[in-house]
Amino acid sequence: MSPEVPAESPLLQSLNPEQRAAVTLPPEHALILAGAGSGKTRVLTTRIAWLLTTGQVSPGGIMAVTFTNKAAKEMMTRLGAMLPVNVRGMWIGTFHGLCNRFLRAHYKLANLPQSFQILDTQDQLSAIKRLMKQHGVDEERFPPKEVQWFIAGCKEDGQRPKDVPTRTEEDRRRVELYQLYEERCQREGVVDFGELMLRSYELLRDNDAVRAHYQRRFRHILVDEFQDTNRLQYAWLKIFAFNPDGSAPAGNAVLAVGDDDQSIYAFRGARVGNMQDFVREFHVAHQIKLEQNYRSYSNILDSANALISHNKGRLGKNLRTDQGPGEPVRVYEAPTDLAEAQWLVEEMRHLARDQGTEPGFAKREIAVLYRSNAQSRVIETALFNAGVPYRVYGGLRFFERAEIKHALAYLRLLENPNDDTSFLRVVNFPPRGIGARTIEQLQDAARAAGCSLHDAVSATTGKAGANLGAFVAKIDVVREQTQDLSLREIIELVLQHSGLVDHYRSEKDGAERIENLEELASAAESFVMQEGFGRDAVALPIDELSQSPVSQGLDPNQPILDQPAPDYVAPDAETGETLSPLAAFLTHAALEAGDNQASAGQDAVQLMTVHSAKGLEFDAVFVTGLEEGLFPSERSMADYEGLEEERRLMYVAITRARKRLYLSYAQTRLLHGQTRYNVRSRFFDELPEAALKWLTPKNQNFGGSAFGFGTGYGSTRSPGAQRDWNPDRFANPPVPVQKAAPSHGLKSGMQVFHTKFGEGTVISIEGQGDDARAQVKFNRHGIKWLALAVAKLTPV
DNA sequence: GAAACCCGCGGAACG
DNA sequence: CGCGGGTTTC
Repeated sequence: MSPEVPAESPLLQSLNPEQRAAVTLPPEHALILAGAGSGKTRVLTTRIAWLLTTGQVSPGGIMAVTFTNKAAKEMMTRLGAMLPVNVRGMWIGTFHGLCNRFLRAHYKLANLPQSFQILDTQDQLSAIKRLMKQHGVDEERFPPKEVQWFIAGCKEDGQRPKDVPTRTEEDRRRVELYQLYEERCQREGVVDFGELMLRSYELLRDNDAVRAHYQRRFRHILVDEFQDTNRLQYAWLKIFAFNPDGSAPAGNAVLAVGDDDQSIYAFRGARVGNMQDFVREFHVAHQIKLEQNYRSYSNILDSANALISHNKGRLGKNLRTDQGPGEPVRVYEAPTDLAEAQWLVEEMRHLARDQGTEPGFAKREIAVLYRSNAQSRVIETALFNAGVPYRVYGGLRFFERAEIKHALAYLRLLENPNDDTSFLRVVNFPPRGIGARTIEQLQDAARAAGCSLHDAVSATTGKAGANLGAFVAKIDVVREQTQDLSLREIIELVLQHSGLVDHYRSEKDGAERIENLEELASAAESFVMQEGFGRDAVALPIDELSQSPVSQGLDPNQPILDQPAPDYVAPDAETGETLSPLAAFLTHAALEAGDNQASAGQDAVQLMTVHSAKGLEFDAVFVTGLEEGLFPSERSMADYEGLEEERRLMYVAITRARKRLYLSYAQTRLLHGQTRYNVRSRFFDELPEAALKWLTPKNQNFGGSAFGFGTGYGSTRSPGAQRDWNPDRFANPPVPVQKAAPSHGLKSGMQVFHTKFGEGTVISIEGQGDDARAQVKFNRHGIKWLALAVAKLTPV
């Protein structure tokens, strides 16, 4: 059925022929090779809009998968601007976000508690360390980090302990740990990131009814950054299009968008080979290349094209532009890393000449890229001394900060007393007289009784036992007290009673931590608003958007999961039970750790690694430290594949620049406390001389001319590089409050009846419209949150 | 139980 | 060099 849409459809206007072809592809599996700056996101979002407006699919039939929350948000924002459609009806999110949503809805089938919590990498490592200590595993022979990497790797390959081949005794030991780790997580009701993917994959694979449902539901599946998918993610995608026996249920289409030349994450399990596999296994009939670049001048693109042509086994792609040559790519050789930084700052001050003057780039449009984080220090110092505001990407994100993790651990204990990881994190923080020995004894008792640490406390005796008893009593009391409070109030209460705030008040640099803790309460409040279950919110009038032709494809008689589901509160498919705001917020904290840039807002030069620059673009880009051993990095140079990935990384770096590109290197560099004499990167020999302009004479590059420099400057460097030039708090956008009459007719205090849970009393009501939820205290089943659009609640 | 001390190590990073 | 983690010391 070819949709009849006028060729002059506003959606298709100003698309080039390739983009247009991609947007209007027939509903079959297809691969789009999207070069850097070729309008990939635009094509993806326009494709979705096209499918919707031509009536080929309703919002509920769309699933769009990304890798980062940022990309998912951007897609939703752009789509919202393009179409009057409730984007929440679609499944747009990260792999892990969507798996989380899926597992919450089917938690019973997945054999998880509904409010299962998610371990981040830190939590995972500490759980593994604990396990190893308990089982007397030699940490010299089996470094915990390695075990963690091993377990994550197994899961990424879809392997449970029984599936892992064991050739050596060490393998056997590692698999044993993997097995123990799994059992522990299961007992505690927690999952790690890999588990989110693996568990939902297995459920889809093994449960024919569930699989059939989602295969029928998702007519169109779109995947961004396909070159970054790992084995498990590929298998997960495949299950929507094929049954395990290889048969293909009719009718759905997977659109994979990616760029093999920008594959830079092999080290974390990404498999470029998935692109070729996809073409073969999905019998892809349509492949489209987007090679028209709208970002950079041709000197920059020629450099990128020439460089990447040195890689073998590419799918093949050449960027082109209509923009003309532009300025040459400038190359600078510095005697030392310090001199490189100083030159860079000087050049930058010319570039960023105060607003209005030509060329005059805004500071935020200037980026400094480097291969490894350690390189930022010298540059930061130089910028700081020159008084140029800058912003460093990387480092701890908001929800990863120690004080925040502590607060979250208390909150998790409210939700799940058996969470031993959280228990151990805060049992003696702030210090309350519970030492290592006491904890050891407690762990022994718990192991003997086969119960959680929390439950083992009642069996302890003596002084230490009294301290422990006081700790769990406090947690239990707070849990009681918070039963009826808003999330913000819960957090404030926990901050008080845990003693965290008091503790940091007495610490010398605790002020910032206290600010962060306060920010946590605000973040929770805005989360509650955004997710649509604000405490006193009432239903909106019927949103005019929901009356648009686009969203009328929704069938009210479809099963629950075809209804719009907010991100963190997908209700249980049977009972309509949803997560408490607290459990939802904890999930949010694990899934979206927040921004990792040191500051935002004010106009500042951007400093980051090449990896984190992927997907971004700037008017002017400095790629620094282009030296053999650094970029390409020493550890990658052993094998050909490693070197090719470095080259792709360089390709990503070059293609970030719109107007001006600088490439620089230093003859000597202070690294790990010693001066190293470097040769300029081999990548210079792979660039077209015609596109380059050497600001310093191009030397023979034997690296010998460096002697005489680089002595002694280590001691004259300015200490104390400032990472927090413009300290930023966790982003906390205001949410407009709208009011109208509620439509469900329920009020606090009402007696209600639920088919599963029996009779109960309404405690509170939150949210609006389809997202409205009620907290009900059932006589026999305790307090539960129920989605009113789903739960069958009748007033008694 | 907390501060001082010492040792070893060093690639990139999303959920 | 600078950091984090573990250990010693008071």
